[in-house]
Parts: sequence; C-alpha cells; structure tokens
Amino acid sequence: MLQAEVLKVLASPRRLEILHVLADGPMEVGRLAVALGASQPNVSQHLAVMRSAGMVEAERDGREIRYRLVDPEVLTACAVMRGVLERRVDRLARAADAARMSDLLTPVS
Amino acid sequence: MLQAEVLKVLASPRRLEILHVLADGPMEVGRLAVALGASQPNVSQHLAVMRSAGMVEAERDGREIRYRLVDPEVLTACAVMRGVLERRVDRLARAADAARMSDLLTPVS
DNA sequence: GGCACGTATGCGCACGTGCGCATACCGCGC
DNA sequence: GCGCGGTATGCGCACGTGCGCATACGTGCC
Repeated sequence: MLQAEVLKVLASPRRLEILHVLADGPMEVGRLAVALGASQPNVSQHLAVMRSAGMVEAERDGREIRYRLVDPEVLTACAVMRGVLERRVDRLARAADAARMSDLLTPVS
Repeated sequence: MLQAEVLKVLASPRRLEILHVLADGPMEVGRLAVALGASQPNVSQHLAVMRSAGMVEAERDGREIRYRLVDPEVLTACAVMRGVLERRVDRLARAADAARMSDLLTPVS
C-alpha cells in the first residue's frame, strides 16, 4: 500500500496546517513558522518530510527558501476528507438527538 | 485539525487493506483476517480503531460479526490520493528520464 | 450446563516519530 | 574575511502505536 506513505505524511496536524497555508500560495520557512506558532527547526523538519514525499517543492530566493505545493490535488483529497468528517459529525449529532428523544420518552430509564 | 484524526486512521497499510476489502461489501472478522493474512486479534484491533472513528459499522449475525463501511466516500478520497501518487511517480520517472538524457549528453560527468 | 467457535481485550515489547534544543550550513552585505 | 539572518541537521527524550501472544467474553449447538 503505497497510499499509506502519502497518508502518513498527511496524518499530522502540523503538516496539515502547513498544507493549508501553502494552499494560499508559496511561503518561506520563517514566515511559516511564525504563522503556525511553531519553532523554525520543527517547521523545517516537517517541510523536509513533505518534500521527500514529493508534496512540496523548495525554491531559493536570496537567503530565504520558498516552499510551494507540487500537486494542489491533495487539497481536493482534504476537501473530500472534510466532507466525510462532517457527515460523521452529523451522524453523531443525530444519534445524540435520538438519545435525548428516548430520554424524553422514558425519563426513568 | 480534526482531519488529522481521520487521516491517522487511514495512514496504516493494514487499515487501507481492510478498507479496500470492505469496499466490495461487508465481511466478517475471521474472513477478513484470512483475506489479509493477518492474525484475528490484529484485525479486530484495527476494526475497533476504524469503528471508534466512525468509519465502519459492526452488525452481529449469529456468532459472527459483519463489518461494513459507513461512508463509501472515503474510497473517493483514496482514489484522489491515488491520483496524486500516480502523478508523483510520473514526475519521478520523468526526472529519471531527464537524468538519463543528460547522462547521454555528458557521459563523463 | 458444557463445549466449540468467533470475536474482543489486556499485556509487553520493539519501533517509529514529533518535539525542543543546540549547532552546523549557506548566502548576503559590510 | 566576518558577522548576521535564514535554513537545515543532529541528538536525546517522551510518547504513541502496531504486533504477537494469551486470555476473557459471548453465542449457538449438543
């Protein structure tokens, strides 16, 4: 399952944040670190992971290095995942409502 | 990032295999274990993870328990991921070709 | 009730990984 | 060359997690 490799890279809150920030356009490491409230080495490390996964590209600009998404399609995948998540939340909410309903019907359970 | 929770569940080779097997219809734990060549406790554990993530549902049938996908949309997400993966492989292949080309042009690098 | 089958759970271990920290590398300006 | 800002790398630790194994639970059958 090669997909697992891609998914492992995405299965990290920090990297997902990086992904969403880079969705609005390329950005340098330092600014990313500030935007995420994380340390620079940490961001750099995550970017290295995403880079070796072919998910982002690095481009040098003077002393700074700008990272950008290689395949914006990953955002589509994230959107689909978000849909799955939302439907799951809806189901949970509905289940909670149903539970409350049955509470009303049988107050002394 | 709630998405990370969903992605963590998917970021496992075994669970992806389970996902794809269940894509062809509900199945019992034992048959899943055989199909995957994994131990029954292991499969049961992964199913528990996917179940508490709201990804699969369990239905009792006699002594056996049949699991099925809750939201087939996750398969769509997997398909998108697969597309991302394939494009990545293509890029790598292209890069390899380019490298071979430059080797031909500059044999004594 | 006892038994066999299918499934779930608890435990221990090995391994991967995210983080902070210190530090090395690199390119620019003086 | 030297210092400085920007980035990458190495190290150690704490934590989560997948696995095998043994075992408990639950269900149908005799």
